Amino acid sequence: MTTTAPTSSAVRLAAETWESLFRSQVAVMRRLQAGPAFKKLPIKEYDVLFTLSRCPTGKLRLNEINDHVLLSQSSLSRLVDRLEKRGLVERSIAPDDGRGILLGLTSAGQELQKEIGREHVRDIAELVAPALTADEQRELLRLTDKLQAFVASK
Amino acid sequence: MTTTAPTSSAVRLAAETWESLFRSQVAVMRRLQAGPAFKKLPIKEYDVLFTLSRCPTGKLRLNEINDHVLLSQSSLSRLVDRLEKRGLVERSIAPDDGRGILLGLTSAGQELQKEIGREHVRDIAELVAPALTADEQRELLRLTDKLQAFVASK
DNA sequence: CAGTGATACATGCAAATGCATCTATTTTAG
DNA sequence: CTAAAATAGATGCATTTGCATGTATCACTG
Repeated sequence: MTTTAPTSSAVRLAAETWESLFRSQVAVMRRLQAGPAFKKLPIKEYDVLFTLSRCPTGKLRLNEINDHVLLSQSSLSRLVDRLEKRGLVERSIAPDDGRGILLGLTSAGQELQKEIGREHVRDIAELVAPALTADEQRELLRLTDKLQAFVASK
Repeated sequence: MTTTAPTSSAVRLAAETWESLFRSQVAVMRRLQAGPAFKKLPIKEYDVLFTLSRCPTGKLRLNEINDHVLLSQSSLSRLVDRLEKRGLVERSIAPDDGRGILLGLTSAGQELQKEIGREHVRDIAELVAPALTADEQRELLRLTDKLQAFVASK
C-alpha cells in the first residue's frame, strides 16, 4: 500500500469541515445545556443516564461509557460517584472480569432520564428541525455516522 | 404565522441527527486533544489563540470570543488570565466601550498559534480526509454551517 | 504456574470551571 | 439631565476536572 501526500487544498477542506462541525456543535450545545431540564442534572451526567438507557442489556462497563463521553477516566469515575450517591445508578462487579465495573440505572435513574429526555428531545427538535430539511438531516446523520465510524476504527 | 406541531418522526430524526453530530464531535475531539501539540497548550486555550488569528482586525472583544467557545464568561476570563500571564495575549480597553476588553495576540502568541496550528491541521486532515470524500466533506461543511447559522439567528 | 506487564477502576491533589456577586460603564426612561 | 436598568468583565468560593499514582485483577511468556 502506498500513501500519497495530501494536497494542501485537501488539508484545508478537512480543516474547514472540522471547524464547522465543531462550531455547530458548540452553538447547539450551548443552547441545549441552558435548557431548564439541566437544572435538575448537569448535561454530562444526563448523558451517562441516557447512554445506559439506550443500551439493550441496560448495563455498561465504565470504560465503554468513557468512549462515548469527553471526560477523563477519573472524571467519569467521580461523575458516577455522584450519580450513585443520588441513587440514580448502581455499580456492580463485572461477572467476567473482576477488575471491571458494570453500571446500571436504578428505577429512579430511569425515571429521571425519561423525564429530562422528553424535554431535551423537544429542545433538540426545536433547534435542529427548522434549520435543515428532513433530507438534509438524514444526510448530515449519514456523514457524521461515517466520520465517527472511521475515527473509531483507527 | 401558524406553527404546526412536529410529527414524532420529525422529532426523532432531529434527535438522532444531533446525537450523531455530537458523538462524532466527541470522537474526533478525543483524538485531536490527545495530540502532542496540546502538551504545550490546552486545546481550549489554543482555540482562543486560533480565533484571534482568524479575525481580520486581530482583536476581539471577550464576549465575542465567548460566543465561539463552550465556556462560561468567568471561565473565559480566567483562561485569558492564564494566556496573558504566559505573554500570549494582551488585554486592552475597547475604545468605543469603556466596559469592554479587546484581546489581541502578542507576537509570541502568533508564533505559538502557528506552530501548534500546523500540527493540529495535520492531525485533523489525517482523521477527516480519509473518512469522507471531498464532496462529502463539502456537504458536511455546508450542513453544519447552515445549522450553526440557524442557531445563531435564534 | 510463577513472574512480568497490561488493564480497569479509584483516589490524592493541584488546576480549571461555573455560579453568584461585585464594580464600572453604558443605555434607556422619564 | 438624572435615575434606573442593562451590559461587560472580574472575583470569591464551592464543585468538577485531569494528571499522576495506587490497588486489584487479568493476560502473556517462558
